[in-house]
Amino acid sequence: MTAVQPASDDPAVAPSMNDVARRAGVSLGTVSHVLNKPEIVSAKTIARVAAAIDELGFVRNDAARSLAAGRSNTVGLILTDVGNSLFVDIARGAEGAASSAGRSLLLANSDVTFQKQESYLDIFDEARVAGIILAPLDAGLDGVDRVRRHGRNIVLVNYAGDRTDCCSVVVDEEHGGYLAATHLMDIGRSRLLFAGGPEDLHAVNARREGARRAVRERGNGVSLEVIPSRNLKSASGRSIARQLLDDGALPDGILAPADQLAAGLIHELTDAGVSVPGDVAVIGYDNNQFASEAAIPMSTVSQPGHEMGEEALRLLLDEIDNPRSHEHRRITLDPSLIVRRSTVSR
Amino acid sequence: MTAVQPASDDPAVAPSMNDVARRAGVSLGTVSHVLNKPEIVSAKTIARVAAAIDELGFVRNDAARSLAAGRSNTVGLILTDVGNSLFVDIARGAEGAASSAGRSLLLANSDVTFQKQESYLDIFDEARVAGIILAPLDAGLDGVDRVRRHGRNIVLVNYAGDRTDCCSVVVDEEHGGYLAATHLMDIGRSRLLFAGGPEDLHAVNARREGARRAVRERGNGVSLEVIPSRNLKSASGRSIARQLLDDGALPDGILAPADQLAAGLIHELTDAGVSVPGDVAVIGYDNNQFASEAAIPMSTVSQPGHEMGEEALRLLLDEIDNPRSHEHRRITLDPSLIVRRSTVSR
DNA sequence: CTGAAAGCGCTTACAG
DNA sequence: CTGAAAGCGCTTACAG
Repeated sequence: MTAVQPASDDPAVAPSMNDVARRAGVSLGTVSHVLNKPEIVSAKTIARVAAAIDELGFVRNDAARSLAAGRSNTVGLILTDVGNSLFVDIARGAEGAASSAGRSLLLANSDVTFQKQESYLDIFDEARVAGIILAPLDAGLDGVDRVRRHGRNIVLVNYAGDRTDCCSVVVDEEHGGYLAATHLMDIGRSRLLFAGGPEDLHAVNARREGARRAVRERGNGVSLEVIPSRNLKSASGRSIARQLLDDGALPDGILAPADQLAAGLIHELTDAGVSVPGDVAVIGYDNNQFASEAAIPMSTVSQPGHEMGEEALRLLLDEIDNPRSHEHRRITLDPSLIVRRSTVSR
Repeated sequence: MTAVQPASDDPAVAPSMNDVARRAGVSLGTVSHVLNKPEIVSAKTIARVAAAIDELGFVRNDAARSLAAGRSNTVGLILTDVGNSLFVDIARGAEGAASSAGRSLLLANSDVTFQKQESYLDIFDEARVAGIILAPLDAGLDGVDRVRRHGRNIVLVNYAGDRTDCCSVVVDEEHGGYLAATHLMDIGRSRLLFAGGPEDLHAVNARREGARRAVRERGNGVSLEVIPSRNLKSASGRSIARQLLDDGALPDGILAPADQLAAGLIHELTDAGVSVPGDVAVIGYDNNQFASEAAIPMSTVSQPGHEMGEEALRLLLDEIDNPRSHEHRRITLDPSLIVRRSTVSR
């Protein structure tokens, strides 16, 4: 049963459908039918072909298949940052939906780099994938037009700008900021700080405006200060904390637009002897994996990553399978508040 | 300049190399040469073809290219768990090396599921990728034989069992355990516990044996207890900690074979009023992203993920580009100790 | 340096 | 239900 390891100067070659046909004593087309439309083939023939496939260890050449069929069976997903567990959740959701639909899902990591995002769009375009799900950077959606012009189906996830000419799945970022601020006010905090985040990032802006609206609606006596930062990393959180400590005027509630940032803040504050949440309650954003593992588990706003990936794949498949009846739409999901000990001690 | 958005009932179609050839007034073969061997084409022709490509927005059909050339330009990387930042580092390393070699890298996440690992091996095999880098599960390497039999090049990373018939990049796990135990003894701990990990996991076993060797070599008066656990997750760490607290006999140094596990331990211990590292020093493994972000930053053993990915891709390219002279080899990299505050207070 | 032509391994109407 | 044949869009010797 065990195949002989081929000698190194006799490179192994995968058997072709022709080999299978010969072995099963049927024609090439029949083998193809067994693979693609078994319902039109007799049970006996299927069995013979299946046996031949098994014996030969045949795997279909997907390049030839895609070329002949004019489309591939795989779907590409381009993520902004695989280091952020939100995107990992999106990938998992999309993966599940893809495999139950009999499609393969290939990932690419743009690593928060616009040029890589564009390059992976081209790679998937060249590969003639059936469709692409893109978690785009704010930087621009030029590549989207480019690949769509080639007839490639594409769905945006997590951010979609104001595009309505393709499907998208986004989260109500404004509402997330609103939830976070409301929570801090609910637990009696009144001197709020929205800490960090580049001002040119759409998501950060929306979250900040949500927080502003919450304070406005709630009104009486609650203040909301804003301190921007270069990025959303932990070091930015630390430097904002040091700035606050130097100034000596601490807020009693901090909203950070990213868990990383919140972690840096909490870290630096507790190091300086400030009690979290006693003196300052801190809430993050994203519900990253480490948010629950931290020594002070972090309150945060959770995005439904799994559902985002699932929905995005579903929209994409509809576009692929029903090109005529498909209508582009935007699905907006709600974030949810997760309360842990960085805002409410036990 | 802006292309007209095609009407929805006139689906866009990517232009072919034939279209480019016609537009540039050259033959199909010449266009191909411009793309693949520009050094044998005159500058004037290159310019004409390049202009035509630009005007038409041509992208090469990679399915046709792979089919005609008999090989693809992309490399596949199958990761065990994109939720573990070690694998993200590996992916980044491989990505960098791939793109400087002009290759594209596609990712797949086996999600610690053997069946998914096998399925992605087949998908990459069907896609006739130039090669595969696999971070395999302990569960088995059957799939490796299967795809190699088809002539697919494959490199193992992070774990390779005892295979010598393909290239691999691994880390000296035993040495990692040795480093961790030595560190705990260096800071004066003598009642050590190796906490958690399924006993059938190769990496866990090796790390434990490394710790044993360190204790043995160091000798006098140091004890090393072992408590296994079902998995490497944070919940397992918590339950081990509760068990220790119930028994009332705490060790003064704990080695956990994963940061997640260590985080659960630290969490539960400090909740119970145990001082880390005062009463118990805890060291993790992997240097995951959150290890440095925790409120008590975690000492850990770091694996050189970036370098692992880079080396793996380098080995793979050598095998692809020099099939005759290539010799399989195993590269073993060293882990390194990272000391933070979960073992040494400031 | 350029062109004409065979062929890569499949899918898919079309006959039968 | 099965088979013969055209064709998908490229690459690559081979002539010139």
